[in-house]
Amino acid sequence: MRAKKILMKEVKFTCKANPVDLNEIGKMSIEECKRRLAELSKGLSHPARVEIVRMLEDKPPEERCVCGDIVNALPLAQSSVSQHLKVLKETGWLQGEIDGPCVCYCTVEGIMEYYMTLIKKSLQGE
Amino acid sequence: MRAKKILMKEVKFTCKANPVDLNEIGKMSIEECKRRLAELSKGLSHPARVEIVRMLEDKPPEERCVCGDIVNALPLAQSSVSQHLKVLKETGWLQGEIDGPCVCYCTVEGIMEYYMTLIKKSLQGE
DNA sequence: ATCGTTTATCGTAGATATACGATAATAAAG
DNA sequence: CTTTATTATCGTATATCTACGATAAACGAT
Repeated sequence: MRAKKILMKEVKFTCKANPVDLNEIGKMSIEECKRRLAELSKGLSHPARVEIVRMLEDKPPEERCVCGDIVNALPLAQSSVSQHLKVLKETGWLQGEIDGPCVCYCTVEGIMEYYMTLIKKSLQGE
Repeated sequence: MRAKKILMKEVKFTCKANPVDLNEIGKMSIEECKRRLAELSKGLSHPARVEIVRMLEDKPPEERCVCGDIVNALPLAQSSVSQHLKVLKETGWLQGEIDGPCVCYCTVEGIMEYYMTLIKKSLQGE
């Protein structure tokens, strides 16, 4: 149903994620850590969102932008995928950057390590 | 409001968690991994549940059972805490074992490492 | 058997999540 | 300026989550 058209414009993949700062966790209070962990965990708490993060984390840096390809890869309506992307942005997993008619999404650089550090500090640290 | 009474009975801390098998992840399909990751993430997606897992993970093995102490530690009604404990059991973070009038909760042994392995495989592995 | 303690479950109300189609907004192409 | 492609947002329906008080169930103590 969805006609695949190739964009005439040469897309510039400018999706450079602001990296997270791991040292920041050391300065966070335990309460803040737990709040943040719950938030990031909510991002991963739906299979479709796990799949999205995987798609983006999987890609080599030069082809990180998938825009509407994410919609095609998932068995969901475009509006539903858009909502999941919004949740992932809000919880801090993704960054989106408008690039012409499409939007370039990528994971926040280092977010996986950030998440795992947060788990360790929140669940057993201090 | 809540009268603290000491149990007359000498409580046996028999809460020995069946450890998770890390090798099992290697045999799981990617789809199964993502499903499982979403499930475990849902467990951590609420600050109260993060706090509960922390409380239990924190404890040395000989005092792992906190039963109603969890209720006292959280600013929630007993029934609400019980519901959170149920979610944590269902998503695979905790085990509960009935021990007389109270219930002995502990984290599933090795669940944190299991979770982190799952993250790696689900988000970047294969 | 009865009482008190502990925990789970029920019923319920309000909030949030999930999914969809329809529509609006943005920008490239013609 | 109009059309087309892409994405976000709106409106809506249904489901799940979260919290609480009330009640039930289990068990030790008396």
